Amino acid sequence: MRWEELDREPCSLARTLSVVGDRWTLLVLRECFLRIRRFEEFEQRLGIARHVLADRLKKLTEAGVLAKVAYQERPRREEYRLTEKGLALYPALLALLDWGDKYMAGPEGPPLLRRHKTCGHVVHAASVCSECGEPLDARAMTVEPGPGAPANFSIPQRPSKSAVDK
Amino acid sequence: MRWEELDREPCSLARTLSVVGDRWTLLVLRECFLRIRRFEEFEQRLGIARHVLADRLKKLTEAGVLAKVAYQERPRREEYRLTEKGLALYPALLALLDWGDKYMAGPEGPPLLRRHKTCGHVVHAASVCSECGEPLDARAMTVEPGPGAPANFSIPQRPSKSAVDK
DNA sequence: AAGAATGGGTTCCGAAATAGAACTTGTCAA
DNA sequence: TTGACAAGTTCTATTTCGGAACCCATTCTT
Repeated sequence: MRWEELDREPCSLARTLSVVGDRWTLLVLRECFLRIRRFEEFEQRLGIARHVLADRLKKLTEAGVLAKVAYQERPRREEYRLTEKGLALYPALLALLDWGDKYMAGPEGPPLLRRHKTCGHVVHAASVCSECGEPLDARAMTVEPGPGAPANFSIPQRPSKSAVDK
Repeated sequence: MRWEELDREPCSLARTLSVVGDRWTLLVLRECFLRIRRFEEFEQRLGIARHVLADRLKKLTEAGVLAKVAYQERPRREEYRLTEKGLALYPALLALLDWGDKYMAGPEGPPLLRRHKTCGHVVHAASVCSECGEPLDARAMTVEPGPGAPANFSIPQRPSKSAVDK
């Protein structure tokens, strides 16, 4: 499977990855959420090759995740801003980040904290069920075909045993 | 920046990406959460090159996300199972998936639905503040250095005017 | 006993993506 | 006239990937 085919897979994760499924793209988005907006800033902060950065910004813009906004004319200069579609990726970024805080931080703890303006606390993201509000656990979920499922969609239904504890 | 350097970045997102930050790895994990466990099954369902699959399974195992478990002796056969650390990635996968359901699904709707055994409803993940329980929004968050922050850690606070050093 | 099948890989090659550096373009200021 | 700045584009060398073939220990089929 190639990158170009990914967005046609009958899987929302695959389709998401066709937009943000590479290392640099996610790091560019991290910077966007830190309010970084300009080409040179991305380049300096990330240490990314310029043409790779140009490519990722172009793709994210085409995907509607970022929008180019002129911040001056003559010479025309443009910066990249998150759209609503881009801002909607925040929970995903935060979930990855929280996992890193928990499993990849050194003994000192995480390098960056987030404070919720609304309640004033240092927070992390909690992933809860949209219906009952309970924290979500992979073992409490089953899957079934949705309206966009192809005709012969196979969903493996195997006996599920608990995972091995590390 | 190379892959090998990513896990030493002072950023939990970068460190997470050093483990799961590539397309195939996330798709392998998708299959794991669908209870796929064996080499041949991963290969057939994903259409991934075998040596790439072998490499990703090895790296995920070394990272403690998967564990190799023998399911028969003579001949010895092993399968890959999510550890607790791996299961903890579920909210992140689900957040990416929900974004895809919302922004990348065709007019028919998403191909796969998830049902919460606990409450019986078809659900999606909601990302809420761990302290006040309100839904999280990127614009309601500020960042500040955490205990693991390096000495001269620069955090851009305002919309960028001039270059912000790293 | 010979040959095929099974599961889980490894090896090889050409194609594609990446890193790093140099070059381009439009504009203004010294 | 030269230089600086921002935002790219182009070049080459290296790395990774896709696809196919091959390997190997064991068990099944005939």
